[in-house]
Amino acid sequence: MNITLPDGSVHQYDEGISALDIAQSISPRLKKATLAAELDGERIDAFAPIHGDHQLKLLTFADENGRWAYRHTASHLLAQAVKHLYPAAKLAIGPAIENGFYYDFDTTVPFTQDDLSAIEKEIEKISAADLPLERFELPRIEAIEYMRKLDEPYKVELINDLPEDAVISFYRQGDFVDLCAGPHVPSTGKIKNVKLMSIAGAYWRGSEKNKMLQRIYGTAFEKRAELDEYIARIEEAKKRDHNKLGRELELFTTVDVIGQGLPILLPKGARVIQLLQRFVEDEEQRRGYMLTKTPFMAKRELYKISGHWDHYRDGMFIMGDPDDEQAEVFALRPMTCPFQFMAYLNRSRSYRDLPLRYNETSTLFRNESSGEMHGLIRVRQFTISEGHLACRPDQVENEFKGCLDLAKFMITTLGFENDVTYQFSKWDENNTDKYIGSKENWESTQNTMRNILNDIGVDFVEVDGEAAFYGPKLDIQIKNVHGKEDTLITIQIDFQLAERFGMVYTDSDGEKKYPVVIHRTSIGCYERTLALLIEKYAGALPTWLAPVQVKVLPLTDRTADASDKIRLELEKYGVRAECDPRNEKIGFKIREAQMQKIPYMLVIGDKEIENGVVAVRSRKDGDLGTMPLDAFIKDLVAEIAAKSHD
RNA sequence: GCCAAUGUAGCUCAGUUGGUAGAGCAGCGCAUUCGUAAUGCGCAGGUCUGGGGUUCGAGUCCCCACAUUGGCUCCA
Repeated sequence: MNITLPDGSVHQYDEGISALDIAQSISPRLKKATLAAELDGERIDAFAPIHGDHQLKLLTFADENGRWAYRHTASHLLAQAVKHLYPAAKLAIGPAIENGFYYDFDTTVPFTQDDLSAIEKEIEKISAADLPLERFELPRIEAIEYMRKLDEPYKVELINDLPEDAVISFYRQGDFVDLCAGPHVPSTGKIKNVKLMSIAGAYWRGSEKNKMLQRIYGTAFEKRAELDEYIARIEEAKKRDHNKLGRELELFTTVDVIGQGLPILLPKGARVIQLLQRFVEDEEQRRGYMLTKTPFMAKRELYKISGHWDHYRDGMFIMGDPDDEQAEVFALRPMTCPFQFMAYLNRSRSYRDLPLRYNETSTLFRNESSGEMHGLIRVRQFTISEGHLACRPDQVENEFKGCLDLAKFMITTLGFENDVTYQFSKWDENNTDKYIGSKENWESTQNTMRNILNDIGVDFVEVDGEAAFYGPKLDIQIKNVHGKEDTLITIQIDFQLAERFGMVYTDSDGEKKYPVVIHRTSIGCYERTLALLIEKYAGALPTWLAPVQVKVLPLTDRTADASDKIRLELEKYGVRAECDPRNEKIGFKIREAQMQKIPYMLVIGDKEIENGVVAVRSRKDGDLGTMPLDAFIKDLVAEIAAKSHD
């Protein structure tokens, strides 16, 4: 048989030999490194016999799919170890994931941290035993019978749900067998440096209606050093956690009697958000937006029109008895759309009025589930750079592009351009109850959006079931220090709510028509944006956003008055400056300013006064030497105006 | 909402098998007037998250609530 390798070279081999044998023929070292293989692009076991002519790629730990096989096998070692230590545990599923793997178990008693150490030891034993993995297939009936005998009800359910024509394969390693599509590495001895990271509850098949299982997360690396580095990186990332830094830097706090998801923005945090809001509102004004200020609450009738009463009631804070049809029931707003629609409805609109762009720095209230709250990233009251555009169908494309351009401008200004991903969030056609409107309507709107995205050349992924109830979204996603992804910015196309609200415009032909509505944010939610800025810059916010930009540090009491004058001079130029006149050593004052991540410190001693200069220290580069105050101010003002970040 | 962990001074933490709370930093006072990441001494500071219970006695044990954290589900 002829095997073509990725470099294009063709080699002849005997029928039925495996990818491992082929690797061996190239070098013993390659055989050792080979974890799995791709045969004509299909992932296979490296130990599987090959017949006929094919393209072959050997997968090592350097390949994403190689790592996948490695960690998937590690999850089988985990399952085997758990079965050894807790024979009554039932197996659910155990896939490889980004940076690791997990396995779900049904156990009578939850795992503890101590259990994890014991399981890790057992995994090491299984690795040391170097058990070969073998694959075998069974017909459906026998496969079910086999798993019944092993008393694995979750596996039986999985097999039952496999498609008619599915190949049902199993992998055996020693005394352990698991239902699995593979591929796997040749033997358990390959799997080293396994670290069990955490225990979590997880619903069977991801549905809260099902039983909650015990999930063990782990990771595995080929080399010890890689594992150590990965763990060190996680520890390093945790130090950037906004929830820790944001509290230490006195940007925000929480109070238990106020309640979950209701953070207090302290003066420094409020200052940063104020700066962001001014920046956003000014930029939006420049781009033709008109600012509205609409109420924080409305009667339920408004939400009945919008559909929120039917589709989002659980997420709203409602004042009054929602079941009493006679009563006047109010609800805090969970979004701004219907309010800005009322602004549109203020008078009749002509096609000449469109596009109409409304923006609002809008505070919203959402009754998120109690387990969802997370620092400033997921809260129950937040303020968002909201906006709604009403446009004619022929304007949708341009307006959408304008929204994306604004979003990208914000992302770039904040320095997030390499941290975001674009997600095209579509409806779930198998669960239409969650949405309003017809299938045709959804299909055509989604096609419109997809065409625009393709036309712009955005690199996006499509995800089903993530749309708003009224239309598809472009979500700009970002990950926090724990790797959890959230939406930073969203742009949505809505062909439905205008009709519900009776929003029309008179077209050039005299006909009344419904405008297309674009729902969008430009910088997203301010609290969340602040959180991500803290994490991105480890608390050292870019100078233009720093709550305090310059700390003036008199060396002795003799220079305290002069230092305060310098502070006043800085403030004349709009610089946020503070003076630290305390009778402390200069090293101590510097240490404090440094820990507060203040961009610049000016050390003022007798020498500086005498020479008419300031001694500049930057939080990043340390002592910068002396310069005239006006020169420092000039550079600083330029840096702030440029909104530079590094 | 579900599975778990955690909750002691403003912050970071210690507190043995239940016997009535301790350190460092921060704060305040005094001394020191100092040259680029912590000057010294002293003082003050706690209903041990809240509420029940067990006990002669609870920060320690049990129950409930609240909050914080990691996941799951959810996320207009």
